[in-house]
Amino acid sequence: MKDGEQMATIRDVAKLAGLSVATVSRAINGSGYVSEESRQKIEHAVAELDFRPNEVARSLFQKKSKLVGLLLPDISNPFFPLLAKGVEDFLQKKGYQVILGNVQENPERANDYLHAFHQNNVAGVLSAVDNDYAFYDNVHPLVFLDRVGNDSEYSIHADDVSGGAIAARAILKRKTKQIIVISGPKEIDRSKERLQGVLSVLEESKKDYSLVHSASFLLEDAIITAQTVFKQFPTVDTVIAPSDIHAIALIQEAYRHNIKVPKDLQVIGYDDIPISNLVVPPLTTIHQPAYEMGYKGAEMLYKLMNEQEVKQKKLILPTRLIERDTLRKKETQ
Amino acid sequence: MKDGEQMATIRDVAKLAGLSVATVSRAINGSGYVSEESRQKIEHAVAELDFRPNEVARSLFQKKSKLVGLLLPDISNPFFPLLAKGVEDFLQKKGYQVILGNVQENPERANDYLHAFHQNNVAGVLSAVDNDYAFYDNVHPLVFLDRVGNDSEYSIHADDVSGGAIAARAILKRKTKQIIVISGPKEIDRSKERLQGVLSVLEESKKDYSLVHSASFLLEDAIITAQTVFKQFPTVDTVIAPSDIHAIALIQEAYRHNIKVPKDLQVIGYDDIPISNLVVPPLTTIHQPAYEMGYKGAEMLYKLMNEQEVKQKKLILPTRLIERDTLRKKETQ
DNA sequence: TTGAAAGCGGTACCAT
DNA sequence: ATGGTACCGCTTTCAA
Repeated sequence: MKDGEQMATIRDVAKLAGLSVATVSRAINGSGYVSEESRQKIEHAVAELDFRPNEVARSLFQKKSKLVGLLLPDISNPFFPLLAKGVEDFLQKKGYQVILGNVQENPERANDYLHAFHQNNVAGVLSAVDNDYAFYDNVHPLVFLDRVGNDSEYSIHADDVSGGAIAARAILKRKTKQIIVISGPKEIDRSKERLQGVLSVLEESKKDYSLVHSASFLLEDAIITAQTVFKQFPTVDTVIAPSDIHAIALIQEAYRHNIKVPKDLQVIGYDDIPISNLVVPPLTTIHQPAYEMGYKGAEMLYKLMNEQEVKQKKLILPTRLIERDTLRKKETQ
Repeated sequence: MKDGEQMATIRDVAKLAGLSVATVSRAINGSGYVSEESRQKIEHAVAELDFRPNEVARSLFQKKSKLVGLLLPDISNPFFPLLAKGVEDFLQKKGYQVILGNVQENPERANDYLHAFHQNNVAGVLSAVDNDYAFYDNVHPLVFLDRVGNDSEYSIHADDVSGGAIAARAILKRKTKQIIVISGPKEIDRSKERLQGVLSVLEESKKDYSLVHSASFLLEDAIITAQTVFKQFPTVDTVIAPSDIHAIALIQEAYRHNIKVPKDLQVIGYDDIPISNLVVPPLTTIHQPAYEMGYKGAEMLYKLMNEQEVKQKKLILPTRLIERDTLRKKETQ
């Protein structure tokens, strides 16, 4: 890049300021002694030359760059861009750059990225890919976002057991004939916990329900699942979905069958992705703080990278019900 | 990262293979002579030590890394993750990593990222942020994706004039009473061209229409715009939207007013983001090949980075009509 | 308070 | 065909 003039180096600054590179380095990093007079000269020279330290050279010496690796399962799932945005907003303020690793739910690719991150001396990694998918041995520091590995020391995710329970309780307040609970991929802790939260409430209240399984959070699987629901359970009138995408796909399938939402079919989603507020009817769902998760996860990683104390190694963020229009009126209060 | 054992260096490999670092380097890079025998030894040593060259050291020497900067206007706009996915899929195969720069439509941030990219010796940059927003002088090689700066030499984007025309022609095949054309932000070439395509067809056919302006492609502005449309034009029965988000927001606003789509209001979107096929009713829209744009843009950049010939400096990708359910039946034909 | 010099992990020139 | 070595730009001892 920048081909015009060669980029100024610390040597150019030193020459212009009439000092040694060592002094310039100290001045720039605020390490060691530098006289006020020298500081002035250096400041001017830096401005004059528009000098910016070469991060690569720094990284080579420090064995640590200002780069952070971010592993995402699937960037086309709207939940993850939100996460990524939170991550970037925090790290950008701290002068870190993020290297994107979009794994496409592909274990091999996760490991390739982890190696690439390492070869680039990343200062840390943030991962939303659980460790069935990748070998994290020796990746350090490491903070898991959303999807959490069993043995992960640092992590941040939503309170999905509680989120699932909230969804189920919202359903119990309505009249229901046949409840279908869609379960997400069982390898993913997040969806297991959601399901667990839902089922515990349903069972405690002795409500009948049937399960339909969805293979993944991919759009295609959400569509297939929606079709399955109506095929297997033509009389379904209530669905608890494991994601907003699932819920939206279901609403569309209902529309194709000329089933009215929420009159004939009520649906509750999960995630509260931005679009869920724009669909017809606006989706009632469980809000998961994706942006905040990314932001706080980055903050945790930052502390780890800079040897600051992390008071809470496992952060669990609250979920909450967003009441919109896909559930029927409450029966009881 | 990897704290356990120190990462193996090329010197370790040389020692284990009983050869010099120069020979090992040649073997690894396939540059210069290496005897078959030496090659074998080196191969074993590399495997034994699980050696992977430190990209930072390489980058320092070469003044060029295996990193590519990707500037995006807004990662939470579903169009851009698709682009990013295409970019990553291509570059990952070629051994490049992408540094994410999410600009949030903020000029200052664009420049910060450009500097950061530079300080990290990126081999090139891909930008979907037009140059009113950033100073690209000396950023090289540079390929613009989607949003194209005036003086950009290399670029790839959709044929939006034609896309706009296709949308307008689809509308002309239907009966209309009052057509509203929503214009996107005028600073963005893409939306200018869409509008131009729409208007040229409408004017040629002497159709009346009214314009409503939308400040940006942000969700919030799409909602505001939808409200404006109904407030200013209560009798609107046809809308040409500048993005799917705008169209979806409009459909929801119609729903709130109890206006039926497409019976009382027909809408055509633009982009064909994944969710457009999941909403109710499924959105008729103009498909823009976002993934392909990212993929091919990355390919173009790759050629530039590796001094390969680029036959076409400005690639314009075709758009096409995706007929779904938000337009009424054709009148003629 | 300052500076000379070693070294981070590679690459490539130049001998041999 | 191989290896010694300077060097990429910066940081950090260590001596002055």
